[in-house]
Amino acid sequence: MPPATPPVPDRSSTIASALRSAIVDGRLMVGDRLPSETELAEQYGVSRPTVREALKRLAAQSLIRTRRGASGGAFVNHLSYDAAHDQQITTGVLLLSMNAISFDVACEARFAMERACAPLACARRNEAQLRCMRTEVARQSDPGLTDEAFCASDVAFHRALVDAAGNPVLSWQLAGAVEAMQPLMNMITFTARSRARIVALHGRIVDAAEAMDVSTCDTALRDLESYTVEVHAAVMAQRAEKACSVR
Amino acid sequence: MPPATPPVPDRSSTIASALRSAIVDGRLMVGDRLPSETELAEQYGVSRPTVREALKRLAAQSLIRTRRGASGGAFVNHLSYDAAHDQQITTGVLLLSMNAISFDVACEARFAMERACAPLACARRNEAQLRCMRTEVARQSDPGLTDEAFCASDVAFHRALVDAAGNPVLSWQLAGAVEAMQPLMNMITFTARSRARIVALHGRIVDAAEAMDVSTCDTALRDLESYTVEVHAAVMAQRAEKACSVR
DNA sequence: GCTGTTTAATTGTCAGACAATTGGTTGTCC
DNA sequence: GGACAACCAATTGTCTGACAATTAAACAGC
Repeated sequence: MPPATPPVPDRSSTIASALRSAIVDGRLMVGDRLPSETELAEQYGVSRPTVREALKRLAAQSLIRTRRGASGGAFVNHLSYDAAHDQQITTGVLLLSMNAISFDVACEARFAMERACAPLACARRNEAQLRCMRTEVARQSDPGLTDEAFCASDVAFHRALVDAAGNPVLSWQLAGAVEAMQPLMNMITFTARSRARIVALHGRIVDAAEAMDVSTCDTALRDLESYTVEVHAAVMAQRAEKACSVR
Repeated sequence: MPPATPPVPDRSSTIASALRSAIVDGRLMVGDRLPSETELAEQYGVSRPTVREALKRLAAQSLIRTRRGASGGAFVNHLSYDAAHDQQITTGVLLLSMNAISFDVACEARFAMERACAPLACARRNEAQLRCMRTEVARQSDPGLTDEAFCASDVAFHRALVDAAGNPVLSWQLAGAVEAMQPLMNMITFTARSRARIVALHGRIVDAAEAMDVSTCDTALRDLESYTVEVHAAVMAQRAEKACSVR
């Protein structure tokens, strides 16, 4: 494998950095139009394709959006929560899959953050959010539900809990983390027999949220965490055994 | 302002998406070499510049790195915590600056997550981390410290606290959040008189961490949060008054 | 005043070329 | 035979110039 030495910053990345810091520092405001590609090319003394590569880098980070036509061009983008959320997920998934993160560590982080939301969620949850959580719990109780659908409902439930905290910044961070961890979670939730217990714990959580009972909610989340870790350990042990018996 | 409608996905972004999902799904593993630009161009039936734009998009997300020369090319990158951290900061800063996040909301999120680390940090902190925190507190006590240096030390202190939790996933999330919030924090910490109280609270936090006293640590963080909010409110009120008197 | 058409500006794409970099290969000299 | 230098091939980085597609605005006709 080649070493990860960044030898020389090429011109397109230099230009991208210059424009990026202009945006981050506020010299370019949201909605501002960047100079046209031809103008930028002149300005930086490079050709248009080079400028374009730089712009594509910024577009990949949702910093700008481009439009064709007269009065088109590149505009400083309004970074929405959705866009940030997607980036968070991509980064999270890769980070987890590429860094040999143990399941326990990822799980600990996820539940630590979720427990951080719990007090706020208990204090601020509204009827719609409670209803949403109850709906997901009911759906999860259906034995006919596919594993995929169960996992999706699981994500929706926790998402609703996090949103109940009523803090968009927390929602952004947490929702990204939870979804990034989903592939790992799927490995273990694809065993049907654990469903009943998970549903029971989800029920306890939503009950606690409705009753605004912070400590019960916290305990339920802890129980869910330890149960998750436990199931994972069991699945791993089973796999190891299977691998042995194959030999 | 032009509307934010994504009209047609252009070819370079289509190719970028295809390659990105190949990486995320694991069809391309870390260290794998992508086909050369010419080959990709043939494969997708486009020209080389178009392929290059797609590759630059991936490079902007640290998904690939490129090297020139024989046996050069584009390689699937190992996403390090550092790279993820940087992206987290960029995204966070933009999100905060572009979405009219109130200081209180950002502050609440930051401290909620930091309090989530506190129990782990109290349980696992080692001597080096405690020493690091104490060093920063000592530095902050120096009245000759510039405001910039004080803020940097503040970040370092909280970073050390988060790292003490010994969970790299949490560190990644938190460190990004704390640093992204720093520009907002700077607005208020640039008033010298609040330093003594902040230093005192930092002292209480590190003492609690050393004593493995979770509840004291939690309380100290709560106090720091409310004090931060309070100072911010005072600064805002003062500014408003000034603006009035100017009229 | 309204409608349809033209027009200009701008991004998206292509083709071909050359420069820069890097690893391997080959050949020469000791 | 071995060490060192020169060369070569592959690949990315960049340039030039061109054309297509798209869009808003100016304009002509009624």
